[in-house]
Amino acid sequence: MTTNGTVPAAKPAGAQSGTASITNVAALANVSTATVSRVLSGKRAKDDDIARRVRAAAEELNYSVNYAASALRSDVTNTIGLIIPSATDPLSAQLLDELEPLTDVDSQQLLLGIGATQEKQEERIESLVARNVDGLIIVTAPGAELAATLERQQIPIVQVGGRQRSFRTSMVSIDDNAAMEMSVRHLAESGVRSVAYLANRDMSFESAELFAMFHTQVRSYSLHTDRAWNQFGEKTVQRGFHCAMRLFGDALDRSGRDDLYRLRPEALICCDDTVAFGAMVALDALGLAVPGDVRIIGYGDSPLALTTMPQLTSVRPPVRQTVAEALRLIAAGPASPAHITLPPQLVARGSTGD
Amino acid sequence: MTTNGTVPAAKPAGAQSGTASITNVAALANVSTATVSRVLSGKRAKDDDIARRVRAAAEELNYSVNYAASALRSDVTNTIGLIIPSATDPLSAQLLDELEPLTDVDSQQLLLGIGATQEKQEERIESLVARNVDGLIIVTAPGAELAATLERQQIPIVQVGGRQRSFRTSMVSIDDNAAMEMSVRHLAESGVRSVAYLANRDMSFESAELFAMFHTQVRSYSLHTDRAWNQFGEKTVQRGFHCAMRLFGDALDRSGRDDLYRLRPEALICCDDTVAFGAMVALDALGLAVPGDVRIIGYGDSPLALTTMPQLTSVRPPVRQTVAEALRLIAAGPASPAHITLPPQLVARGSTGD
DNA sequence: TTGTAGGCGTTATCAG
DNA sequence: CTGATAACGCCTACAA
Repeated sequence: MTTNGTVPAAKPAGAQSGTASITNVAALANVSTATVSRVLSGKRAKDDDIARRVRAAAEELNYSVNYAASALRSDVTNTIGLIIPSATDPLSAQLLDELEPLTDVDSQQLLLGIGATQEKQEERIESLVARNVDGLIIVTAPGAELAATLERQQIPIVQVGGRQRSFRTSMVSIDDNAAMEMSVRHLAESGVRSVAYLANRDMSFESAELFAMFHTQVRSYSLHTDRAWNQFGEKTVQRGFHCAMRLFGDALDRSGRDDLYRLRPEALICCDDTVAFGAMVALDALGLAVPGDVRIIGYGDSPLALTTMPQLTSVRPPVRQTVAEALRLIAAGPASPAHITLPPQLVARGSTGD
Repeated sequence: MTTNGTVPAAKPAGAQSGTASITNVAALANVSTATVSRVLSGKRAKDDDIARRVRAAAEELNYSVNYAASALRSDVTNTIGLIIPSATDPLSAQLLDELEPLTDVDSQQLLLGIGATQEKQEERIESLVARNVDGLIIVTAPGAELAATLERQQIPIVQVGGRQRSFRTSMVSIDDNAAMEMSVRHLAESGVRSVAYLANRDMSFESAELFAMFHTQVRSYSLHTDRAWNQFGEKTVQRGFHCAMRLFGDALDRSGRDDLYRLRPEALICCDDTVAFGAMVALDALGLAVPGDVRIIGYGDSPLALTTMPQLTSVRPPVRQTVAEALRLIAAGPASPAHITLPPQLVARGSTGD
């Protein structure tokens, strides 16, 4: 036996406190370092006296594994990389808030990379891969095309949102076409005859596709719309205000006409809650009632949606499920990529009826 | 010489590609691993043929250091931990967006922890310290008291915002008292006679202090205010709307009185741009003009401030300087803590004049 | 300035 | 199941 028969209160060798290593724990528990490693990492079936002794010793010495050493030996770093275009992007922020607690229960850590352009995102991918992250979640920047960079990597990668262009990596996306279908149907069922769409201009193919989907759905529900009503633009309050002013600014003059619904929309679908909010402010200023004169649907189900009067009907992205699926796909490893599409949820509130 | 006279195209030993190690580079450059380490880490003065050969070899093999091994040997992980209450907190998000590019140029990585309560924040601190981060930046959650936890750590820690309660750690804070002074002075100089303050209720000592500071400044500029006008509340659009409705709801009845400025404030200072925005919407609905009847100042200089009409005067927190100082203090090490207070900037726009 | 050699803390391997 | 041992890749004290 190399360990002494008595069990001395083994002190850490290092000068600074708080640096107990596996050797100290092993000495205190009177077992080998290998056993300590096995017990603490759960690779040992029995929960006998030895296991208890090891845990007690680790506890007493306030031991925690050295992740660097562990990573060096086992090629597992217990880290997950997340790349987002910007922390001020609402969806990215929501994902962060949902993701962090989940990684924590796995005693994993989140390495963050921010890149708003394709080039920056590629840089961040390279640098996180160089850190040996166990997996990578990427919220693609609008218009970024990362397929080539992603294909090259050996680790599980999950792309969130954006368009799938690689069959070697996984993707979890939000079914915005379904959201559009829900929105138009919801409006049609509430008796609306015409509708306008304030779309998002972010240069992406998805936006264009969604714009087409809007028209498809409008036709399928026999609603009216007008080329001049539907425009691409920013996701800002101001933009919503201006658009509503343009659409309804001279509406009062024409009241009484029975084809009024063809002159101005009876409902607005907005690409973002902020746009919807701006539109509601404008309508209020014009003396038009929501939902009486105009019904409104936003997107994102941001906190803003609860603060308008009436409260805003909005499309809620499935953030929690997205995060859960992403982590599941990473745990599954790089060999089993999958493409998952999750439906959002239409949260009906006062702005589309009562 | 142990290396062969010829220079073979040394291949990585591992089966998978992309795993070249320092040994491979050394072999290809025909030098020792020690020299490679010194050249690539910049601990070697000359830039001679050897240095070039090493760099060329590293390039050719697509070599990048194994951070785990490097950390194990040298106790430097090239990682910085950041703890924030929530990614949806505007200040935290702005800090993230500013911080990430700066850590990147240092080839450092950001480890993120999210915790909205004192308990969660302490958990995250422990877990990031266990990861051997080189430094820790903490955006304190409202009301959290981390002094005891922070004192215990051996690494450089910078607290952002909040109240300093430890002389062993650094702090970078925003001088909100100065912001209040600027705001009141700005209003006084524009001829306002009375002012109300829509304060933030977050249970923190700072909010209470700021509330007192408001009254101090109001007195010092001989302005009028009223106990009933100034209340604590949420940072939401709705709250601003309600407060303004309450303050100005029956204002029209009293117009014409020459002591009107004592019955309702001629200016509003808001704890947040969203509150200011809500107030502007309410004022618009009430037929009161901004800045003609009421002048308004927000806080945060969020994108929202540019989308109101007129644009919103707001206090801009010194995010960039905060991040720069935090990184500087971390680089300086744990032995030289400092307390730094940075002044915000009052961005004057239409809501307080022209 | 360069190379040699040892060790950082952990886990995988292998023999008992 | 346990313990002894080697190896992960890198950095650095030391010797040349």
